[in-house]
Amino acid sequence: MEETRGLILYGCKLAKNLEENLPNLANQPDFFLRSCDEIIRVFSSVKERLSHEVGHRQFDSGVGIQEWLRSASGTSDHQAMDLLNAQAILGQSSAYHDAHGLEFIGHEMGGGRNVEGGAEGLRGGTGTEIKPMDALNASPSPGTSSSQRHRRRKDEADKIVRRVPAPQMGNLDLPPEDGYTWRKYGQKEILGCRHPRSYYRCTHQKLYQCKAKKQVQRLNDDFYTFEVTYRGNHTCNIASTAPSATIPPPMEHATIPQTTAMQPPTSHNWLSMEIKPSPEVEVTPAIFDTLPFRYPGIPGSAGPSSSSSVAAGGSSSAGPSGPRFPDYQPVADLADAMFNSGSTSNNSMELFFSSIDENWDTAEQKKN
DNA sequence: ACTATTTGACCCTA
DNA sequence: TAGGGTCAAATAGT
Repeated sequence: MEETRGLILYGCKLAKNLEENLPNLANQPDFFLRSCDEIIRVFSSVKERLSHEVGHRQFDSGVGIQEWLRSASGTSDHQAMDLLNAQAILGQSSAYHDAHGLEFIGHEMGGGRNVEGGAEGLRGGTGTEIKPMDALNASPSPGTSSSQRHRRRKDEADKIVRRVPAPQMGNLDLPPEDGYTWRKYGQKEILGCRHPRSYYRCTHQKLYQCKAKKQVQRLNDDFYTFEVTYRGNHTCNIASTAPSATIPPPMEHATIPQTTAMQPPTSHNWLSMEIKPSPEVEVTPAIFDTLPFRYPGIPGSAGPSSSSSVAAGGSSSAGPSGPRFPDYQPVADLADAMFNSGSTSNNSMELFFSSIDENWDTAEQKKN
């Protein structure tokens, strides 16, 4: 059970790393493919382990796996495990909170369950928040209308809500840049909201039958924050007016899981409103020794077959009692870092990712 | 001329 | 029936 937990965390970390480093992988398709393979391999292993440890009966139930993960935590770090719970149920491969001012609020899966389970919802220590969104409306709407025009409730089934900072100078009405081009087709005053809601659809809707839409609205209590609701998948394969080529092209609905297809691209360039990782995070270069493959520009990162560097890292706090994985040696160190390091962080997941972020930044600076 | 935005009206769902 | 989402004509910008 400990090993499975470590594997889950490891998979999350890999996914997070991949996301963070996408801009640097544009010219390294081989590395990108290897990373994807590794992530798939890890989660496949997790799935097998869960099937054995929990049993198929519980696995079929979102509540079942949620309960299992909770009971499996055995740690005081409830928030990290809550995050894992949410990710497991939502199908998120990693904490989507990124370091660029974008806040993942929620992702509702069709027929899914409400993640929060309680009135409070989930809130990560650094702002990751999962907001209830009528997820209990799991049953498909009776009577499918042939009309394409008004399918409000049906569209509820797959939407992403994110909060992004609004510009605080210049044109305050600029909608948040997210890598795609949008055409505004409506604006409405919404009851109970101080600010109007704007409706956008993909610019390439006609050319590519792209059904992606988004709504942008300022928060009632925070003029400088937009709440952006994304609906539908981009099928246009044209991603961006953004200056950088870092935005991954939108993927076809049928070829990838919905959870991935629905992810709006991360903008790294929007008005320079990036939020740096928490400065109090301690930089631990040894973390890179736990990587199963080498990240470009990071001297300490090890290749898949480089098991020696793991030991050479010297940071492993895993004593004789620590879990060990024959095929995933780094997982032990990761698990230790996550659960046994005595960290005072409120969100060890965030702490861990932040550490990697900082290492990455440091390595990039050295390179330049 | 073409494209994007605005805005009042329409229509569906709850 | 109210409210939210979309349409489409009018308008503005290039």
